Amino acid sequence: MAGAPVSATLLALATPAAESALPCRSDTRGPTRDVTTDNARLPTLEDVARLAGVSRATVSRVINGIRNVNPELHEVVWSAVNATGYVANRAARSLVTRRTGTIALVVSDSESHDDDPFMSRFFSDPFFGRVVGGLMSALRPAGIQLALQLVGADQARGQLVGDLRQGQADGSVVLSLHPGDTLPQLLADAGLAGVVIGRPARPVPISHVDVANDRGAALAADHLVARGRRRIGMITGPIDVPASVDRSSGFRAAMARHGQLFVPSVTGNFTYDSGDRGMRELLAEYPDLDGVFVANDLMAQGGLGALHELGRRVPDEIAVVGFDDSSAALAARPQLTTVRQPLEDMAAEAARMLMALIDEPRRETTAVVFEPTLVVRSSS
Amino acid sequence: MAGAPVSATLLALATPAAESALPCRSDTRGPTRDVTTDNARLPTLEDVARLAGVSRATVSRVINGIRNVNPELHEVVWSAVNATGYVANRAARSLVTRRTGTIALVVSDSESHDDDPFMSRFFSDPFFGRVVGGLMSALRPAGIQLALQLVGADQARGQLVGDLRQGQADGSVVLSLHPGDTLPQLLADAGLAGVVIGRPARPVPISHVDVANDRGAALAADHLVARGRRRIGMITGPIDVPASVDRSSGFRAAMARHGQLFVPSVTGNFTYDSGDRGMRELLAEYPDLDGVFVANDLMAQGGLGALHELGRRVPDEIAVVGFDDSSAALAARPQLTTVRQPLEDMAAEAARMLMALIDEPRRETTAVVFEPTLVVRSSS
DNA sequence: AACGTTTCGGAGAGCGCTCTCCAAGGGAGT
DNA sequence: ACTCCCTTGGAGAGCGCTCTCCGAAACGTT
Repeated sequence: MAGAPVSATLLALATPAAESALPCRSDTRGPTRDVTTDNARLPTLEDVARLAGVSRATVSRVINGIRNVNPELHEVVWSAVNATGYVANRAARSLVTRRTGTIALVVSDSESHDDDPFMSRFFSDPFFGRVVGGLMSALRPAGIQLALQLVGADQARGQLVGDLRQGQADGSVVLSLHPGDTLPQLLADAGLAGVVIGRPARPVPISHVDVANDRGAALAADHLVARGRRRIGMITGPIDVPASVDRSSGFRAAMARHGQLFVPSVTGNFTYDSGDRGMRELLAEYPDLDGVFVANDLMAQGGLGALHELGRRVPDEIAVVGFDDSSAALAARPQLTTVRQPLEDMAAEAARMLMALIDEPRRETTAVVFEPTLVVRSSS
Repeated sequence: MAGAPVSATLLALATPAAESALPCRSDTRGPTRDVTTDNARLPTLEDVARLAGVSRATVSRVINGIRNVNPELHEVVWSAVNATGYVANRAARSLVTRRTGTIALVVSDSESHDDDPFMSRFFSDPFFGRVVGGLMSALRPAGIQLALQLVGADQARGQLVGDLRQGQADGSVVLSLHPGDTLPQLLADAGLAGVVIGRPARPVPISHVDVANDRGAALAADHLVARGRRRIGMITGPIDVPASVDRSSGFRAAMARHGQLFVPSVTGNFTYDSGDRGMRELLAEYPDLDGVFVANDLMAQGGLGALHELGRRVPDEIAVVGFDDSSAALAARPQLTTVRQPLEDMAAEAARMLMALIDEPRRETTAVVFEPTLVVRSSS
């Protein structure tokens, strides 16, 4: 039951060559479609009502679970529904209810243009999948669909807001890839139901879920100290990213509590390379460090690579703690001790908050902050 | 510009503790919503028509780009649209057109139950994200939404088919996590438009895209031989997975062409552990191997771990080639030479095929097979 | 027994859009 | 000059559903 290999079920080898597609076989036996399917009008409420010998309204009541329906009729109606194989037409229903039963997952990337490959890099990061999984876990029981929306250029944002208002979705969960994204503000201004994952850089009157980045960093600090490390440094993330700022300040504060008032640090940009570079810089200036907190796993992995090449043994000579518990943490050698944020839970909570907001639009905006946990592996 | 750190923008530390959420602050300033938004009915076709001084029908024609409209009116109508900020109501439109403008990405997992954590494992694999990214790249230009559907238990399958028929989506792209999944057959029987990613285990009259697993494996074989390896073994995947079978047979065939008729091999199950184990078994029986093809990256990563512990130097003493080019390939030390399948392209093609199928339902089912490529890294 | 109250089910009016049908107008053909 | 055809735009009928309004029936009250 170790990490199962879902991807492998279907795969093969990569292709820079864009259009290497070659139609191959075409198994066709007879007409592709079942004739009955194409023509036969799907059963409507009317059909069910006729079969059950009641009116449309009654059937509607039964289906929507509204009281005031005689139990016997209830029975009759349901058996008619089953007999006809009736499924409510979503479009017709939402035309009148003004609800779509859909929420949008909006991935907003203000810096990239519409067809930027950046998006694909984002999608291949487990982060995205974990969020989707968390959302689905909350949405599915409620019978709500999840629709994906990508917005890149600013021009697309206005359109998105328009689409959102006009029945594309009842609300949206926003995933901003960059600090200072304008979308949360736009949604707030338009009065649309929305929940942001991750605290917006600037305060925006919109609900969000987040993780306590500062406390997560403190966890890392406590751990390093508990491991007996006394000369501890840090590689931070970009200074304009809220999460990054919180991690740095949380770490420094925790170290101060442990009596280390100065934390040698360098600034990275969350990439593997910047972690590699950052670690080398840090050690060049402070060669006797015996512990390093790195603000995300990818940089930590890079740092680990640098340490390996520098001949420093991890964790014996120097301990490393990352942040995120991404796949990079497992991929790193040695495997990375890291701070994990409960992304699935956060996403699920975001979905629940959004549903509540949709049901009761005047609800106050709220923020829910989750507690991170420390995952101890071999790097510390 | 190296692999950017999307996930890190928002993250912190993990939580086995389920309900660790704690409401924190609630920035509310005044009523949450803009009053104008709540009450003001959104502009309808009627409103636009009145403003433009024409009939609804004319506005509809203009918006849907139907000819037979006087260019001047065209102008007038568009400016009225802009003035009102009109956006067509999706529900109303699809009620009459019988098109939703949505396609479903159906993730089908016949072995798991509805709330199985397996799903979350799947979502955190880059495989999922790559498919989504590929789909979006084709869907977005066409203005088509992507909705996510998960189906686990069989019971849910019937319902899915019902929902799909009744306007949940115009068609679906199916991602089956297990061989022999019944869903493709169900869709075919129901005459629903669908495209499967990955060849179904049993032939089903439904279109699909796939990668040439056999040729991918051959690429690996050719590469190992070209690297001067002469005693080459293999760790295969499960024998009931089509992709796995194709990889094995493709590899054996290619090796035969190179004069090595017997390929020592052990069977794994695509997990890290089974790769570790498989490598040990393989070397126990054939200690002098100088090259190994492993049917997926995760197993290859496990195998690399085993080699490290066994003190075999990679690639000097023994070369390793994986399959998938997943994140595991980059994570492995040394980084893994692997066969990459063009997942994004495949998904995009699946989307295009599906759109064509939706436009012309009687179209024959087709299969498109993509060529894999070899990504050479340090393990060979 | 007459009235008030409550429960239940039907009738029917839309929701906002598309699209067929039709009328009006303009150009060409004879 | 008259007829015919083609282009253009309006009128209006639904698409399938929900939900308000209303009447009928069933019950309880004085």
